[in-house]
Amino acid sequence: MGRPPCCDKEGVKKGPWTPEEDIILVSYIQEHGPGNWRAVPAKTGLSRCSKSCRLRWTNYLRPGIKRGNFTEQEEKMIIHLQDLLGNRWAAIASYLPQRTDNDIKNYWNTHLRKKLKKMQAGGEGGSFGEGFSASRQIPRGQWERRLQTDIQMAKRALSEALSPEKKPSCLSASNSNPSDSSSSFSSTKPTTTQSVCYASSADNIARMLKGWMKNPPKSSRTNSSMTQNSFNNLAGADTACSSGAKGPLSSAELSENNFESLFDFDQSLESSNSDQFSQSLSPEATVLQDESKPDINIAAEIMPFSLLEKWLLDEAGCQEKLVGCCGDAKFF
DNA sequence: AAGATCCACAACCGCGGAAAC
DNA sequence: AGTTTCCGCGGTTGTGGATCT
Repeated sequence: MGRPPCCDKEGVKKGPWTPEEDIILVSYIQEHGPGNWRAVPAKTGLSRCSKSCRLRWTNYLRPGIKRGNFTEQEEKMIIHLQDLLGNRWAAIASYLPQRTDNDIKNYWNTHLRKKLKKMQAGGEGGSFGEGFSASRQIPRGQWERRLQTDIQMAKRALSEALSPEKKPSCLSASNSNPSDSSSSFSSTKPTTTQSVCYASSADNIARMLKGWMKNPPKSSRTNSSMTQNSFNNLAGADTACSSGAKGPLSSAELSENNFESLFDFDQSLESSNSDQFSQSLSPEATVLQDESKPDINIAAEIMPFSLLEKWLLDEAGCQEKLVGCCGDAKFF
């Protein structure tokens, strides 16, 4: 009955990931795309649980991830979204495409919660003030707000899906702060295939290897950090690739091309980094780009792109609204 | 300088819904 | 239709580095 058994728990490695493991995992995903995590340990030979592989990929190895140094704008957005949605980190993360839910959750737990507490205790007056603390006092159940938010989002999505084509150029509204790449999106249509991302992973590996050779790992933890830093740069590669004029490549092409040029990665890609990237995607689009399974291409063939785009960009509309309200002095 | 404590973050765990058989 | 597993999510823990005493 049912599916074949999950990965046997014996002999499953735990703890920090090594660069070698990262490379193996990224190579595999580069070739096969994310998804079917159950098969990953078996096919890669990694002694890791499928869950662990997925987590590693989604939180650190996935293209387009920005880590550390949350900007004030991001902070505000997180606080506002947390206020609105509660601890639904995945939902919050979807509005901050370069951030992972885990990252946001950690940041909330370690920084923002204290910050807000402090502000509330100290009579506020901070940069993100009254709106949040006030709404926190509202006895209305959180579920109710969630529900309302969800309903609104669904409504918006539906109406936009049914309305004539809408350009998401509005998203640039959030670009007021050039340094804040994470909160900006652009009008580039999210029709880029996810294979671009996998290609970027190869670039990432290259970068990682470069760093690795320069700085031989000392401990698993530093390994891990180094790896993450290296992979963080992927955003740049990803951006450069995805926003480039190149058409979609097959994953085979990509793996060939990119692994060939593994050691030729140009630092300069980094500079073109997150601006372009962030300009190009709605949260959902990003999620799709980053995480989508290989079938997305097939889906795109089956479904008219306009429909897909609309669906992908629905959230962008919300984002615009959100950013607008986040930028509002009332909240901040 | 050494030990204690705090902090940040990566990773694990358990749960619930969805999907496969 | 019922059972089993997968997948994704949120909460929690463990660990190493930084700071304090």
